[in-house]
Amino acid sequence: MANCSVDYEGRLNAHLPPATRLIMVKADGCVAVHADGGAYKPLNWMNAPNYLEDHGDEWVVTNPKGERLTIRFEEILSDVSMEMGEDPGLQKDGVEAHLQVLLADQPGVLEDDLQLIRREYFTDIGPVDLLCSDAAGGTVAVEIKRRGEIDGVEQLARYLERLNLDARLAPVRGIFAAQSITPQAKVLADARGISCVEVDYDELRGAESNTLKLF
Amino acid sequence: MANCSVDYEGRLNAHLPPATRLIMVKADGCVAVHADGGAYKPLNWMNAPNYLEDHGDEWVVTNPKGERLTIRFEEILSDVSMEMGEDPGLQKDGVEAHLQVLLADQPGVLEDDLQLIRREYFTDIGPVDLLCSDAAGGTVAVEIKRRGEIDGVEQLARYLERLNLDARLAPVRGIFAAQSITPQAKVLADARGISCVEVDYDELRGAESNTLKLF
DNA sequence: GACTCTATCTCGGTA
DNA sequence: TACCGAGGTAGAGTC
Repeated sequence: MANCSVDYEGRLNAHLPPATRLIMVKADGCVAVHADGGAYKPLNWMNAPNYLEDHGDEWVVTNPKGERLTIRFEEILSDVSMEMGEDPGLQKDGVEAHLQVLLADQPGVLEDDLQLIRREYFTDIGPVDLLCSDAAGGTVAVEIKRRGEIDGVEQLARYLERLNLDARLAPVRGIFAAQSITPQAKVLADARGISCVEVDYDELRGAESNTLKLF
Repeated sequence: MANCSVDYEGRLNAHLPPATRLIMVKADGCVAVHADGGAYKPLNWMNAPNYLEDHGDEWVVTNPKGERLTIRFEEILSDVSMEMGEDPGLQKDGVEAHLQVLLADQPGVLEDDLQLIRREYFTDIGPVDLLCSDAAGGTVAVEIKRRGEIDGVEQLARYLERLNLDARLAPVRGIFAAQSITPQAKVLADARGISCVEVDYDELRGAESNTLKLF
């Protein structure tokens, strides 16, 4: 912790007047300058890889992209250093990727007799989460979100527009699947002829483990 | 700094096995758990406002949204506290707003004989960055981004749809300007009849200062 | 307070 | 490595 002023020149220019701040240097060399507030984001930082020149009362941190962070120290208030070792890392559960895996295994949850053709089916404007075929042999594009908002409907509409240009697939209809869908998104989906399905993550996971137990 | 394990339950679930980490509590009450690497983002955190229950070897931090962060301490390795006071704040220069100012002054960079009608032209779904008229007297809406991605194209398409409802302006076409534009965004822009222009910030700024020197 | 949009976004995945 | 999309996005500005 120190009284310091900071300048950053790189993707933009930024200046911090002198004040008391916490400066954190991690094992990978990244540097962060924190104020005593404003959530977890530092005021200024320089990610690894970088090179730190220590001129005593001034640090100059540069990186290969030509960005530069300059910290001028006026007074050091506290200086603590510690060896921490590798971190085993964060285990996440319940993000969009998870939902996609579960639905790819159980497309029938979205609609009776829906069959998976492909996960992450690529178009030239991005990947469709699930491409399926329905009971009548028609093609169905599924967009999966954790939270279903208007952007997601737009995204699916774009894919449908694109897929319907492909004579081998057309006509393709859409299903918008999410743990919750906003009323606005439902209205837009309806206007675009897209069906909405709200799925329960815990139920899906439960069904999944039952399947695993059964076979 | 402490050996600790952490659990977060909220928008998703996340678990951190026991390891040595730095825990930062700021004056506003926000809590961040940092590993010794991985840029500035903490492994886990809880923003203000929140409520911290200190049970000695366990902290439980909850917020009004019903999210919960639990830190179990196995061993405290270092404990430093300091009063830091208000921070005067960061001064920035060179973000999208800047690019908009530069292009408003030099719309000719985007297309020959393009003339500015208005910056931040308001529609009922949001402001169009630049509204211009072209050599033929037609109206052109310009959307400016630092990085041109598919969302920006959609944004411009929405504005165009809106502007074309106005008989005094229609027909209006679009130009999507950014320092770099992704291939997907280009494909979509093309499909929507929107032209793409990649602009160089430094060149613009250079041209600007030359103009200032000349006149 | 809700909505919109930017960001030195960060981070993970993949071609 | 570069590019692309998700995020517990966060944060700022506006209505």
